[in-house]
Amino acid sequence: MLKKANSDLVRRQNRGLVLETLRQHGPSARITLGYQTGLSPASITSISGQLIDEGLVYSIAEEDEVLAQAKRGRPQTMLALNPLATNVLAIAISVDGVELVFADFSGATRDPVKLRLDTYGISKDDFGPRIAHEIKANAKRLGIALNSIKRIGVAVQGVADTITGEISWSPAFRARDIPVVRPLEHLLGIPCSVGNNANMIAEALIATDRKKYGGTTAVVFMGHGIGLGLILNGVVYDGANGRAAEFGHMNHLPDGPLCRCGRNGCLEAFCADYGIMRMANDRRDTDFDVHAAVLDSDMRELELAAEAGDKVAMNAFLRAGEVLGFGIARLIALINPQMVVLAGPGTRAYGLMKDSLSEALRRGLVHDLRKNVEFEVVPYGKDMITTGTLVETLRHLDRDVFATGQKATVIEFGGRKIA
Amino acid sequence: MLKKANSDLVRRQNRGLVLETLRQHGPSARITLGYQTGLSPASITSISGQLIDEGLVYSIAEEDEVLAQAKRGRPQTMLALNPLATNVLAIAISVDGVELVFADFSGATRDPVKLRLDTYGISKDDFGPRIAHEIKANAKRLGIALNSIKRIGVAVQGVADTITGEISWSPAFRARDIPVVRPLEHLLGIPCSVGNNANMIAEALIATDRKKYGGTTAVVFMGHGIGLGLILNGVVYDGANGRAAEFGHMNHLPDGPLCRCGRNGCLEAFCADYGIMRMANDRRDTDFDVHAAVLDSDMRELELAAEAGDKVAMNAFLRAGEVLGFGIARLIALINPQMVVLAGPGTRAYGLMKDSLSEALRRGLVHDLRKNVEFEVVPYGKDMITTGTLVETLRHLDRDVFATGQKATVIEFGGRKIA
DNA sequence: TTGATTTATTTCGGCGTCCAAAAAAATGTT
DNA sequence: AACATTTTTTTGGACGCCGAAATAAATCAA
Repeated sequence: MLKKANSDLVRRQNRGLVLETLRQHGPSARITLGYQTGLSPASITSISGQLIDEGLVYSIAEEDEVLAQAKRGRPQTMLALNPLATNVLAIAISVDGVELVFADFSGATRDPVKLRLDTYGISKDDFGPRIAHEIKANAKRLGIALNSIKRIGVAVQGVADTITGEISWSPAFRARDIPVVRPLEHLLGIPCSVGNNANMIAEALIATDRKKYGGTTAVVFMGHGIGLGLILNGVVYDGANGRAAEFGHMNHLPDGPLCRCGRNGCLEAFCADYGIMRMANDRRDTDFDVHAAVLDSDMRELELAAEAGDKVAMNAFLRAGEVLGFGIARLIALINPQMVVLAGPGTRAYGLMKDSLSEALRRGLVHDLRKNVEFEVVPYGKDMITTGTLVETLRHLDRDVFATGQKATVIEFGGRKIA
Repeated sequence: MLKKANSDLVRRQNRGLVLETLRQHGPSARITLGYQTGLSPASITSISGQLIDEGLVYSIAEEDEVLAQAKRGRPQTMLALNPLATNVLAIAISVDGVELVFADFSGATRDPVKLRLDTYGISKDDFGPRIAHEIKANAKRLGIALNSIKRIGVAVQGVADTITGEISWSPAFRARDIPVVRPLEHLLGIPCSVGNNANMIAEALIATDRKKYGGTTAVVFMGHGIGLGLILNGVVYDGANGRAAEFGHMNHLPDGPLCRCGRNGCLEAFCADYGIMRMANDRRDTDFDVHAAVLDSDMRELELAAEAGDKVAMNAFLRAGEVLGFGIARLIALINPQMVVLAGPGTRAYGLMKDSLSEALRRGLVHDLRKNVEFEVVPYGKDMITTGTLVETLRHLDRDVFATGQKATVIEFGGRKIA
């Protein structure tokens, strides 16, 4: 169903467009913004004027004339997002711990802060307050005023419910349904949202190369678990209840090996690190604790053994590749993406799984569908998750907060007060 | 990425909104339209004035004062979509044949026309012209001017590529990649689009009850094949290449029974009519022609046998239910819909599959996900497909053709010429 | 040095849209 | 017949975008 439109919508949308364009292309002159957005120079002047008055955008001073190449005509004055306009915070939660990354409005980040925190042992009601406390302490330490932070984005490994703002389930916690949004908003007074790890990687990919990933892309995250971020028509898809896809717990074999979730035969039970480790060990060890974290060093050792020709190790990876292949085949049959991206530390062993994965795709997928999908393995940078979270958070500010022109800022800078 | 907005967009969107509102709620007074759309009375007067001038909407004459209850105040004047504004055509193609349904702008349909046409034998290049010819002949017979038809929607059982406008593959044809949109547009000069059968059923459901189905719903179509229409955030999802989901060919068991697509172990090979029939016959008949159409009467007979307690027949349905259950479990894990709808003639045997289906869901799905999904079996009306196609077609006219105010109409009516 | 040229930005006036308020229209009530 | 009530239309204002003209700020050429 369509929505009512009025001039308010027009201005809001065009303001958002200008902000997003500046964010995507970096500092630009008004004339360039005109080309990029399709708006007339007159409108750009008007909109940028407002944004400058509100302190969201600033004119880059002449000092930076390094760029100014000698050309005829009136020189361009570059506009840029004002870093001082606001701050944001990304929080990444995984079994490896909790990480805070502060950034300013231009997207420039401070050094990541790793928290010492036993997430697995913490109770569901202690977590929020504890994090809030850490945020306060670290913001203070870094000289960031708490009220200059306008939004917090939380990325979590596991199932995040974006509607209730809780972590429904995560391998990082023994507890379940851990409230995050509510306590943070309540204790800090800062709007907050949670999202899934893999979805944030998807956001990061879109930001990196919208043309390549901004259509319909499935991002498979391989690590301690198997996650999935779905980009559908350029937008990251959140499930109906705000929960992202649970690709890792898609059943592969009805009576297969035990999964962390308690069912049997989930994809994850074959392809996550613990699934592979179990397969490699199975002959000597029949009972296996699925909840125990697998050390990265142990995985590396297994990979080396497989690469050196150890049959048992090789077979574990081949089997993982096969099952992953069938899972991806099913995914493709359902969603028909134009691109499948494999990401995460688990891709380190991609070479060991590649053949069986391809073979499974061949067996499990109609040729017509298979031929239209492009595959890619992206080298995994740990910062992808926080980067994606920041992208998502800043976009929200661009579109839904600052686009409305509600003078959201109250910071002072350069002796000038932003109304 | 946001798009540029201007006053043109505003008017277009609001015109579309008014048209859609009239379509959804039927004839309404201006004041009511104001409430329904959120637009001011002044704007409604302006917009409806335009629409009336263009012949898209008309003021219902006083004759129909049956509705006019004695109330104080100036009486409401009801506005309605003008049936004479344009005509549209829905075409449904399945193994049962080809059906044409003509409708006017208000959505009122003529009696369906079943074409005598051997789709299975026809060559890929003969199909389009043949249909074009039939459309001309039948329009003439019904007294519908060809140039009054502003759009044609085609629904096809199988894989339709909405971008190329071809039928990539369908059980109704031996041929593949059959051009549809191009020949029809070329020979008739009428804009045309193709879509998947199951997607059209999804459209029909949304039109029936937007609140119920308009969120995130998976519509599973059971019949000669297994189809899927996905409604994501209220919008029917077309795959990346314009091909809808291929749920029926999602692999269930890597080395399972042969499927029509040539692979082994697809969902369809267990749950479509031929899969069930094969399972019921397997003990006496080891080789089975998957391409032969299964007669509805034979299926009914099998259902009756199962209901009467025939073990072999019962087991065939139970097995189909089990596999379908695992398929739906996988679907839910990936998409996390709030609703799953079963539709199509295959649902007649739902009672025979129900228990095994539920059990499979229990085994194949994390409880957290299962509990948030509502199931529904809708009684199958054959007209759902054409209804959905018409809904989709008319919405396209409302939003993308008539909303722009391009005086798309040239029909004369009531002595008055529409510019 | 001065004027021509070039390019970027701003200003101005016009147009289209929505909307609030006032006016008009059409009917019922007293 | 006057008043009340409700719907619809008209009017005038505000706000947005845009084209064109004006202005600004630089380089180039003589």
